[in-house]
Amino acid sequence: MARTAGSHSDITGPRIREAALRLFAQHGYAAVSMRQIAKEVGVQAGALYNYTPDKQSLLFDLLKGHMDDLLTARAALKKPDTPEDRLETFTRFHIGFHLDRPEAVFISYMELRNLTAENFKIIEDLRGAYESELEDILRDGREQGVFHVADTKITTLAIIAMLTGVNTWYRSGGRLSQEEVETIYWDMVRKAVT
Amino acid sequence: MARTAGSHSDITGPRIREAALRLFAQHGYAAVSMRQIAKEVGVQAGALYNYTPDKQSLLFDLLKGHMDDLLTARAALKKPDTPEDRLETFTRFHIGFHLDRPEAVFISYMELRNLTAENFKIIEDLRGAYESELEDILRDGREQGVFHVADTKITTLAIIAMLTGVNTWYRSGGRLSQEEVETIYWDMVRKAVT
DNA sequence: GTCTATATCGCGATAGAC
DNA sequence: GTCTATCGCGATATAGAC
Repeated sequence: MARTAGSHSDITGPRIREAALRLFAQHGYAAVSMRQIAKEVGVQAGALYNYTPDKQSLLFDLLKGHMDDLLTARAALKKPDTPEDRLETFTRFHIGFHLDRPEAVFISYMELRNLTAENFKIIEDLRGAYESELEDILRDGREQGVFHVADTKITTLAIIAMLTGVNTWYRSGGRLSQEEVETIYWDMVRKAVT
Repeated sequence: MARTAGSHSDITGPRIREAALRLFAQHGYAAVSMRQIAKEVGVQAGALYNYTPDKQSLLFDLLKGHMDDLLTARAALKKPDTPEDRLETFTRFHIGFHLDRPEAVFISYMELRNLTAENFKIIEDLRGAYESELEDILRDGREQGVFHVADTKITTLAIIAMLTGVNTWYRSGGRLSQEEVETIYWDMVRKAVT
């Protein structure tokens, strides 16, 4: 134990972010105080400022990290050949990824208005990049004549809204497994675009 | 003019609710102060308490009023005979009603966690009543063999999430009319369940 | 019914001891 | 790196004059 008692630089940072994530998701960014976060972690409020310049950065880092994780995980997926296979891969990925981190998803939708204008733009651009991946699939499928969608942009947003909605009701250990849920949603998506 | 100057009992109440609705939608319930609401209305903060016992009641009244409006408008609709016609009526009604009052819809989704437990239960029950209207349509359609849905409850939630998602991007005066949007979404809903 | 004034409290953030 | 103490501010809600 070379480390001085009371010094936890390498674990306190992550614990602060975990506490902030949980509290922001539960009560909302504006309703959570730095003192509450500090209490969760087991330090005094002042100590938080060794790890974040301010409360806003704490929120931004959570949202930015979430979007980076999303795009990284998406990029690591295999890329099937046909539009239908690509759409199924996207559908199952989206549901699975979002069900795995409900709190980060929740604050990423609910706390956008609490970002500064600069931070908001960064997150929105990342979200746009993700949505365009789905739109590309729909556009390719339409050009190849396998999908019949009236408007690729609207269909993109409709599908994402439907898929992300799973998070509002799904609880692991419930009536349906995650794989069953993916299959049900994939069935609806497939029928809606063909 | 029998009314005393400075006395506005019959209009100040509604103006307070309108200001609260707009500010809660824009900044979030927790981030809006009673002083801000009073400033919008043009009175001092203390005067608000002639119209609402506290800030929580202001939020609850907005959400309760919205749900009451929703169920009342839904009940006033004509009820077609076939499940497919009933589903189309529901789809177009849901989109139209929600696009007509984006701020009330927004806070009804975003501010649920800022309700007290008692108030939350009331709103959730009303929401459940509304959702069950759609589920009834899907169940009837399935029993009659005209709809093919894996799970009526999940399909209900998926459709509502998809339809309500219109509010995140639709702006009147944009590329598409409300009627065109309704038709595009109805096309997707119809295909997804048949 | 609205005003001014205030009680009471908690906020984000910082300073300086250890 | 964490602590205690504090600054400056703004919050909800109430009291009492007009």
